[in-house]
Amino acid sequence: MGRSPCCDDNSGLKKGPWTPEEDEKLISYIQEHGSHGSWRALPKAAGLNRCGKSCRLRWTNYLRPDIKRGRFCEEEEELIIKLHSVLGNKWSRIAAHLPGRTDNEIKNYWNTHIRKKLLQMGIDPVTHKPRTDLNLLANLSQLLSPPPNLANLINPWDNINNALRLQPNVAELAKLQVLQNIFQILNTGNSLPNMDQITPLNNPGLMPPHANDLLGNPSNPNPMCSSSQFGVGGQVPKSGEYSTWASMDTINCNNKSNLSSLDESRLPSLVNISPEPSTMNKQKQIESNTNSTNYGSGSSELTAATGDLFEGLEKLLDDDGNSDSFWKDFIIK
DNA sequence: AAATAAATCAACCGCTCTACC
DNA sequence: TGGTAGAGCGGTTGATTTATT
Repeated sequence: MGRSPCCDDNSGLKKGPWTPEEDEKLISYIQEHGSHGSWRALPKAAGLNRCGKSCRLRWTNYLRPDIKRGRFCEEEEELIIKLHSVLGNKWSRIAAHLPGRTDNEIKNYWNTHIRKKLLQMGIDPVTHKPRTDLNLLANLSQLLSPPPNLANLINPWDNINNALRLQPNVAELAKLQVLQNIFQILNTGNSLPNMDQITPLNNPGLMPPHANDLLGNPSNPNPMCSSSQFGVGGQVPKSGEYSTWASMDTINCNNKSNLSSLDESRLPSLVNISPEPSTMNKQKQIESNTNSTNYGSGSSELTAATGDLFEGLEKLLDDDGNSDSFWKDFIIK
């Protein structure tokens, strides 16, 4: 369990920003020898005065030819939110679902953009549930009741009208309530309902207000996502253009699904009846992740089936393009 | 135009996990 | 079985860029 001693302060190894020369050395070495050897041995072999860890980070987060740079498109953002709601801060696992994006990039984007956006919407970015902190409640109560000095001037009906003006917020809360229900099911692990039972599509009673409008609403193509090349938005790596940069498959940002395609594809089964032996380790990891993520308090121990449920949900989320518009409208304002 | 604040993101730190002996 | 090395991950920092005053 020892920590890697390769990054001692006394080692004399260089730290900080990489120079184009260093990048060039690292790239040419990996092009020649591959990146699957020992990272610790790599710097010396490549003629770099860096620790292996630093080289690995530079390669995986910046120099790798399949990295897609530039702004995240709406669909990527939406997928990150979906995955984060299931996986928590498991950035590498989230990154595995976004081709060309690194865990570091996603983590940064989450912390700088998405987190703020969710907070502004009154959603706790950790639990993905509506925030119930004092500020939010204070705002709500302020909206619902006029200041004392004005109270006597306002007709009681105005209070009702004020409340009705909050209807859009109520609609948002209703949407979130459905999400919350899903997480409760996931957390308790006591019952594993058929997905049909918890899918609002098949259960109109669970549909949030205006859900039909949301579901049937075809969205506009995002101009930021028009390129399927790494240079979304036409950006290139800061450190220079390398000939090894190749086109890659990315999320098809323009391919928005509609309700009918979701219906046709149906949702995948979430529970494996007889998992393969190799899934045992995965299971352990899922449970570990779930425990560390700590959705909700005091939930019972997750059963193995619940772990499969998480895995299935992750798969469901990964099967993007079909369940797309529902979740998009459901989660993203 | 200069100063300051806010936002962004590359890189580092330290911990955990896994493979190997 | 326990110890160690190495890789990988998530959190954090700090330099740089951009926006605001």
